Amino acid sequence: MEINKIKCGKFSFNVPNFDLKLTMFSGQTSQPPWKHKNDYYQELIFIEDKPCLIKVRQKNNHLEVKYETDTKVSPQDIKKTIKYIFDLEFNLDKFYFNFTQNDSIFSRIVEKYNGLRLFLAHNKYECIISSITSANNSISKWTRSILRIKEKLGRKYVFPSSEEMYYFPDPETVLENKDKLKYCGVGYRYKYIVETTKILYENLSIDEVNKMEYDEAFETLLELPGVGPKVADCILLYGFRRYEAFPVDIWITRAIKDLFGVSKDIREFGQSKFGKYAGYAQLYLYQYIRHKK
DNA sequence: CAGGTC
DNA sequence: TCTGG
Repeated sequence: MEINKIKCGKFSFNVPNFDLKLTMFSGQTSQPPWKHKNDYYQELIFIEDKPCLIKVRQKNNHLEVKYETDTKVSPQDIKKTIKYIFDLEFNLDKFYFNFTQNDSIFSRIVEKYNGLRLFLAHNKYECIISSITSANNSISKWTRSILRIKEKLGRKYVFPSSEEMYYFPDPETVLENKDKLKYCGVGYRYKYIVETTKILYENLSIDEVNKMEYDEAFETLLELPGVGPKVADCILLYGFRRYEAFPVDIWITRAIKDLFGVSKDIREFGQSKFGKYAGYAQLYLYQYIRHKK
């Protein structure tokens, strides 16, 4: 699909404590890292229901942004969206301050991964499917699956710079093209994706879940096929920006065991220990344990 | 060999 | 369990 009435532009703005690459490649996220091209990272995002090609790159403490989008979308709208996706309003220093007091381990972790933030979903349905696909799967494999779903089932948009981007299909499209989904390398998760999509299409609105309190949203997500505690918390953290979520995978299990000697009820442990910073604590613990020799 | 859900 | 690297 070609886009008419399009405008291109660029701007830059100052960012707080932030590391774009670290944030985008942190591993456990709602979406694959953005496409790296000509020194920028780019993605197709819908803003005000209009397709928008966003390219970003970081130069020290500012972010350079190029965009191609409908004339109705303002640079302010784009900036707001970028701030949301990289969680730039979150007060990282306060989080650091809270957990580095009298804690040499956390001090080192925080120092090493300074500027790491949540990489939030721009599409909640994509985030749910991504999270289901990530279960019992390697990072490189689920990343490829998601990119394949976008290319095989998603809609293609061609921008003025002749850039071609695919957008993650909506639930209806996925249900209409179930057969194609089989060739996206999701394996046995195929039936979970189809069943969950059916529920999201017919019975459960994502917006409704978004309005719920954390606990209720968690229990509701658990009802979806292929969604267990880890996936539910990933969806809540990366998709719905619920900072109290604490997704526990084998890496977090190892980290908690390693640092605190705790080996059961790890989610509850993390949530009571870190409270409203549980999600961020998880982000840093994950980096710590994955890179630990 | 990696890796949550049923 | 299942499946690509």
